[in-house]
Amino acid sequence: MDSVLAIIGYGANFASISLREVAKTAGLVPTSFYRHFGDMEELGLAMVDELGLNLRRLMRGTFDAEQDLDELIQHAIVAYHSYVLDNANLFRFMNQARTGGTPGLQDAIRNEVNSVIGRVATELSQLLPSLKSADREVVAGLIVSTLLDDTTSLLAIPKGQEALRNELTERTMQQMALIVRGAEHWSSQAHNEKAS
Amino acid sequence: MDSVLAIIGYGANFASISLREVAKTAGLVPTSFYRHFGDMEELGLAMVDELGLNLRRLMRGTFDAEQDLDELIQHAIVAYHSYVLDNANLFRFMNQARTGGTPGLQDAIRNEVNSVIGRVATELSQLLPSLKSADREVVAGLIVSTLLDDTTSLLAIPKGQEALRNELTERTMQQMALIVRGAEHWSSQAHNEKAS
DNA sequence: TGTACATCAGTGAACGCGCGTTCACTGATGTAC
DNA sequence: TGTACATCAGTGAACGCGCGTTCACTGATGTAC
Repeated sequence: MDSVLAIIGYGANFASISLREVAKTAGLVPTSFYRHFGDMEELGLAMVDELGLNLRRLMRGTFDAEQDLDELIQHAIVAYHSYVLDNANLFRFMNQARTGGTPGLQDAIRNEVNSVIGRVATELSQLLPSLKSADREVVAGLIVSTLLDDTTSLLAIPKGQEALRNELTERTMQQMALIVRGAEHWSSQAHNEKAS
Repeated sequence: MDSVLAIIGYGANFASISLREVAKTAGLVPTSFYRHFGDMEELGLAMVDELGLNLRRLMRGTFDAEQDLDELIQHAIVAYHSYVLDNANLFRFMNQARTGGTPGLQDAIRNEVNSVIGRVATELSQLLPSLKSADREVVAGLIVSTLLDDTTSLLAIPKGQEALRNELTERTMQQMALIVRGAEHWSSQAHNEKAS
């Protein structure tokens, strides 16, 4: 798995990485690959599991400290950014496989993302008690999709461009603040009137 | 180019489609490929150009009709969804190449997306005059990233699942309404106080 | 109207290479008695 | 404590295949005079 991440870091796409390449990078003969995984998709699924563990650990740390909403957002974004940069290739893999993996891989990643959305929705009931429970999933989805796009932008910034990174952090914080402000002043009821 | 889209439609990832595969699907001998493109990346760049044309045409149609903001959002989302479904493989290509293409391809797509954001920001000055001009890009970025995530979800829905599609449309409309509400009640100034 | 020439998409054979997968084998480590 | 056996990660040779790219060639279409 570390070999795959190294190859991705070199610019490759998981979908076009060969079994032999992985084995060679791991210092093994190609045949040995089969001792660990049946094929490349199985390897990918193992990496998604790894990603899921990382995300859960990260969220535990984020929501643990009690603090007010604005502080939480700022700390969470800073923590998330440094986490993404520390595990850049794992997040590159997530981005690639989410849109370009085999159906099984895309599904596995969608499940992980949905589990994050669910967790965020749960926390929202504490953080924004005014929000109707049916609306929490909508807001949580918006938050997570914004973070995912943020992740893509962050990974696209060339190394050493500190200024661009700080700009991105600032923009993401503003977008989160906007979402929170929107969530306070919005209810799906207003829009659903036509349907009901 | 049509051949590439057909192959992507069959489940493949652009990054792992071979030159020979494209030629065969187009009914040509592999050598003939070089009469049209120098390599696969050049083909990909031509497809990004095509995508850009499509997006500009779509936006022209969307912003042309004068209508109030809520109506515009509803019509735009419905129009966008049917457009994505009509050109599903082109949008799949966009999603794949945005995260997993060669650096040149990723760059080209980022440019197209930024141009869409710029256009949306311009329109916002008419639609939400209360919004400070410096904040328009932030809001436009949020709108576009939400639409991109929406696109990914839409393309992941299996054919014939009308109910799921309608659910997604409804959710996206709610998220857009929330963003508009947030944009009305938010200014980056509030957040920037600490920085200034 | 007729002839000579340029352009250009497509052809077919050939190349060396990396690919996924098979097979029988090795050698270290752990377990049963 | 010593012996026999099972487990399991890694090896090395071999296979047929699709890959990108090269080359010299064909044949239709357009243009100059």
